[in-house]
Amino acid sequence: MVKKSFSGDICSLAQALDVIGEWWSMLIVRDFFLGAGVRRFEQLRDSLGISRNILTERLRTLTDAGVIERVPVKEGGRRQAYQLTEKGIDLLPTLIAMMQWGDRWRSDSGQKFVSVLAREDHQPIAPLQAHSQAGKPLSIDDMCMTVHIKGEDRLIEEWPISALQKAKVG
Amino acid sequence: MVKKSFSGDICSLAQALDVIGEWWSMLIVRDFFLGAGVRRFEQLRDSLGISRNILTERLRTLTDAGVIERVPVKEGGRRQAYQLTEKGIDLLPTLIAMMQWGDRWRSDSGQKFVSVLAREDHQPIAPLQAHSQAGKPLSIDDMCMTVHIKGEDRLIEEWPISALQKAKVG
DNA sequence: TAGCATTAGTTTTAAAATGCAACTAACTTT
DNA sequence: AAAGTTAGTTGCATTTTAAAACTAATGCTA
Repeated sequence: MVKKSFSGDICSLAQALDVIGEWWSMLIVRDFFLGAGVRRFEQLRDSLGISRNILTERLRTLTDAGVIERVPVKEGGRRQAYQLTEKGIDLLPTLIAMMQWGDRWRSDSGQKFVSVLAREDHQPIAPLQAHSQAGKPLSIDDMCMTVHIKGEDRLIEEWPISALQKAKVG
Repeated sequence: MVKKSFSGDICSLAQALDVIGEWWSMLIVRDFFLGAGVRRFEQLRDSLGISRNILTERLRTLTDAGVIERVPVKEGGRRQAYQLTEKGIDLLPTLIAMMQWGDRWRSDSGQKFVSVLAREDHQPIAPLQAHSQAGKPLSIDDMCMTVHIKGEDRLIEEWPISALQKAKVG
């Protein structure tokens, strides 16, 4: 069964998931952040415990989508390694958001943790918080989800995100 | 072939992906944010275009993991609907991060967009930005990825995230 | 340079996941 | 009560997945 593509969906989330939404893809992307930035095929395979054919396929998808690129292992060499592109590095907020969600709701009793620290004080960074363009922190009450037409000011539909909490109380 | 579980992985990203990493799961979660908060089975199926057996399975996983819960459609009624839990609402930063990544690198020429707006000025919220616990905005140069033991200050390993960009230039 | 070791895939196979469509019991509406 | 709707359940064919073996290409060393 060919998995249904989300590319026809109006939401950018769906576009994103078409690239990074397959089993293993985000973990592969994470591995590039855990290291010097350049990873070889067998390094990825070792650290992830993924089958070679699946890793080959996922790397191709990520390369075709411009998230990673191939670079020679050595100047003039033929062996290739992979590294994140700017588009791939741009996934850092997604990675952080998911890690913070996982940290907060984690049920395992593991001993080892992966974290993002601020270099100046070596403390974990704060939970990601939405801000307005003017820099004001936004809570759930301050935001709404909308559907609109590109280039037009008129909104087709709009939902306060706070309604989620009211539905719970009611 | 049973998909390999990531639950043994040390990273919270993997824990998160075990819950929300299956094809369709994040889109289902998104659908709760696009509406009044309570969704019924057929509403989800209609808007997503997903098969009933797959939707049933995904809803079970998300319910078992505590991301959504079942509520009666009407007081005293038997029909059930679903709504996000607090744990589910906590996925908002993840949703926003992925939408913003998708928006920035979007290649389709679709006309309809889903966005998160600040209610005070009806402008799109700013791109998510990491901050230190003191509230200072952090760039890639200001952060590092680390592996450490729970409860200990000693770091096992540490990588500057900026190394990713240096690897590109070099 | 030759020989050996390593690497990055490729292929085969069996089990599981997926999507489509039909079915059905339970629930709701008229 | 009858009719319509709903939330699954089931059967089936195709695709995906993971494990393991294979192989050509590359790199290293004597």
